[in-house]
Amino acid sequence: MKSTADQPADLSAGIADDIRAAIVSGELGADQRLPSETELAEHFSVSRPTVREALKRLAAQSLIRTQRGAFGGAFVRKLSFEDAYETQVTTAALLITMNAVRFDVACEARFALERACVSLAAARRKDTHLEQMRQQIKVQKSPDLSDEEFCASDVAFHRALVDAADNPLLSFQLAGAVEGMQPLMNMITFSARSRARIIELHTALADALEANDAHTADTHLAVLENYTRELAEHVAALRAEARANDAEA
Amino acid sequence: MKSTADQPADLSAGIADDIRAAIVSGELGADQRLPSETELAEHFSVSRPTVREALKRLAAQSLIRTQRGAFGGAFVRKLSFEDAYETQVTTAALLITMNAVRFDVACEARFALERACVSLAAARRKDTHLEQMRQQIKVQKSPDLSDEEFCASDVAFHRALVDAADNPLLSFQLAGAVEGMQPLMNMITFSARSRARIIELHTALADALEANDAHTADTHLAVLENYTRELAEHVAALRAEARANDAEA
DNA sequence: GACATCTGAATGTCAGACAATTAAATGTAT
DNA sequence: ATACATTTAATTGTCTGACATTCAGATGTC
Repeated sequence: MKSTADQPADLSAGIADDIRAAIVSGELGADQRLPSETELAEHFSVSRPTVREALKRLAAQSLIRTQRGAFGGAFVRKLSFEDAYETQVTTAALLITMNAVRFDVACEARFALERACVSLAAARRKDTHLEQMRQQIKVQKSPDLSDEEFCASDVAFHRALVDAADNPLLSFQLAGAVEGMQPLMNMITFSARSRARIIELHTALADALEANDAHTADTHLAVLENYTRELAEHVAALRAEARANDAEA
Repeated sequence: MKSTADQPADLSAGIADDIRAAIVSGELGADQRLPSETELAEHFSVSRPTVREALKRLAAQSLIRTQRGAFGGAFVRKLSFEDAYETQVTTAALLITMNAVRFDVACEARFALERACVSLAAARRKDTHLEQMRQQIKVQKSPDLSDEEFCASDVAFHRALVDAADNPLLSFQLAGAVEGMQPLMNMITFSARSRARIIELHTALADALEANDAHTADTHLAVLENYTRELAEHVAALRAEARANDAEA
């Protein structure tokens, strides 16, 4: 944790960078305690509020956790997969909305990644994953389900599929692709017929995984991808037509 | 931006959550200016330092940017893919090191995702991507290259492959898988023979992409994955042997 | 009209204080 | 001696008030 200020836009940013570098490099290991705020302030020759701002930056990235009281302080936090999921999902969602990523681009990415999991999932799926998928299919059959609820269940289904690959890194990466896309998916309105079609494909997918049949599962995923894109195009066309009518009137 | 404190561990955390929610929900759009720190302090009934800590948290997540001077302030920041790459890479690297993710798990995730790109890459690769890959292959042939440099070039090669899929969301996701794994890859020592083998496979990959041959490219990627894992196992075995000898002596 | 200057609003930083919390040390009673 | 209550000290959390710095726009001058 050297105090070599790089190009200090803010003092607090520079200090945060220094400490972050120390953590990333392993100089500060998990659960290790940082010096107290006053000591850090002296070390970096700044005031305590400035140090605190730096620490808050690190806390926002889940790099440290703080604890009050005697023998409290800031501790290097062991980054958990759960924490990483969350930021991954919000980051992906923000990327999609703020950069106006087109539906088909997001869809392509999502299914490409999901298909990357499917052969592993077919080999390793446990009963819990299958149960989770069947359970979500049952939910999706409820006739009085709102579009958003249907979507949420869809995400849960695919999440179970991804988790079945039994690779936490894959699950982490896919969280962004699948859950982060939910805002886009929510724009689709699911008719009774399209829901039936999706449920059909979900069931076929679950069956294929149960039979450890990677190839069939992959095929169904491909079909589901195409169908999802068709639905989105259909919605987009309807919207465009409505706009045209508005402009006329 | 309501001031409904949820379970406020810290005031600054609660305020940051409120503002973040307003941004994520779209209530605050890109480049929109937030109220001044003093106004926020009044609104949330806290002091300015507390508001500042909240803003620094958001700044750390690249959700806002601040500007000094008249008509300055905090502005909602349009999250760029470039910004997202960086955090994605460091997050993935931290996840891997702090959770002691095994090499083969990381390797499996990385190649699974990369293979998800390869068919798209074969269809869409531009000359610039091929040039980038050939260039890196040339670098990898330099005999006086350190292992780390070889690794970095390897990452650049695969990065070009991923970018060839021409889907920014995929590139974003893959950044974590490929670049975040670099610390693990750096543990491998590449003999002249293994380098030659890797370069051979890289060349075959580039050739396949040039010929728009997705299937062949996928095959070579699979071979590369197995070879990489063999190398890692070899290194692990050597290390274990060395440890055993140390214990004897 | 072009250029220099002033002004005000905003963030960045600082100093010092007090409140709240908490683990450990200390004391006390059984 | 053990169990429990109390004190203590360290540390983060928060507040107040001040000053420094930056910078767009208004003002003034030529």
